[in-house]
Amino acid sequence: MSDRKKAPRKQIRADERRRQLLAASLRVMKREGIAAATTRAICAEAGMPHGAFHYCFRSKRELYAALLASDIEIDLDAVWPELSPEADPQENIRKLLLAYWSQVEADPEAQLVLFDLGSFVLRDPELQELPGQEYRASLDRATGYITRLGDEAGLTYLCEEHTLAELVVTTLNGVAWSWLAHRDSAVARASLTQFAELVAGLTRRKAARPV
Amino acid sequence: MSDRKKAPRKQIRADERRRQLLAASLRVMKREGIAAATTRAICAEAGMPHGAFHYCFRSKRELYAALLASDIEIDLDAVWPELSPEADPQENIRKLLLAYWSQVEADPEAQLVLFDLGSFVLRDPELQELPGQEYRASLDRATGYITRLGDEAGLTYLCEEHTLAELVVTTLNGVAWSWLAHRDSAVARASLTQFAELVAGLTRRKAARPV
DNA sequence: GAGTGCCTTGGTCAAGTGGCCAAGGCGCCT
DNA sequence: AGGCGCCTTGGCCACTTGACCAAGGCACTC
Repeated sequence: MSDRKKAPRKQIRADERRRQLLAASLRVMKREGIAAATTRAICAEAGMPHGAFHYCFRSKRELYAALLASDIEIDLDAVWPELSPEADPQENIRKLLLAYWSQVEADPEAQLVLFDLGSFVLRDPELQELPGQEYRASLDRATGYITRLGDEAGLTYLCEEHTLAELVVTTLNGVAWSWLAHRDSAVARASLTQFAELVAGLTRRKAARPV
Repeated sequence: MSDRKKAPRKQIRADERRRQLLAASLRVMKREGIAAATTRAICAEAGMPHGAFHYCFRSKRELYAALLASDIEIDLDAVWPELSPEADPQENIRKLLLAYWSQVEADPEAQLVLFDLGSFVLRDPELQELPGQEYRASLDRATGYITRLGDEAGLTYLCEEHTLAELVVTTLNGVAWSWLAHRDSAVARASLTQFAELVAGLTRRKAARPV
């Protein structure tokens, strides 16, 4: 609304603080868990006085909601060039999964916070639907990736892309959870490789290329 | 030690109370989440005065540990008679997975508590290894099931049973987590069915039966 | 330069939290 | 019967938590 005025610095300040508090809370949660992310700890992390919190957020629950809404996407853009229709389908799928995985592995605490936050929010009547929305979002993203994989690697699928996406999202979450428990990267990667093999069984190459 | 005396009622009382408190804490956690399971809430649920808590447990952390140690097994005994070597391998696998799943679905809060508790405990330096142990335990159980499935349904596996077990445990956890988010049983069952098809691709029938 | 409205702050509050303890009670053994 | 030792209890403590608020300050507009 009032953004149309010349220099909305004031408003920006408030939004900026919200952003800072969100980032700070994420940092605290990654480091010490969701339970340690008290309003005070968050403000301290952000270098603000305690009073600032309830000026930016009506309540702590509002922060939780904002935090889950600004979900952490994982970016796979870098991996596409590595895929090619000549390669083994399983190899292409594996590359894609492991590209995702290396990002998970690089920031384990982020995953932990996601589980933490998810299971916490599932208990709150007003925020219950958020994980569902987040799930649907990652499902859409996964479906997109699967379609693109079909193009880039020259594959068709023997089942609905949607079904496949569900299985992939689910499996990736499962592997992440297991890995958080055992912390054995080799095991996680082996599971993903095995899964890639299984998924490859659901694919066929598109029309044979004339050589 | 003194259990060898005639009637160890006293000691039993103490252990009994521990058991009661554990059960009560699980009930509270299922109903209202781990955060709501305060020492007082637990004692109230168990119908005990607050002081009883710290007589039975040195600290709250000790209760967490005991709770995760007494992990909730899922019993699949009922399903074995339904499997047969004549049936389609995929059908047998599917039956087994769905038998597990129906138990998960019957008690969603238990799963939620498991995630809750797991991600909480992963943050505690002294309890960190517990989820890993729990994971290994369910892995062993799964491996046992897979071996038995091989026998009962007359299957051999194209990959190591261990690897397969990892994938199964991981996938089941993943499906549970996804389902907790979206709460669509049909989707969960579809994922499991799809997964069963994939796993079936990794199996072969044992020596052909003479008909 | 005064005024207006957003921003900023430290202090305060009531409600809870985990943990502790001293007093008492009950049952068992001698 | 008497005494000993394990239970049991309610109350207490220091501390933390989320939330609120009144006082002040800054920047921008007229």
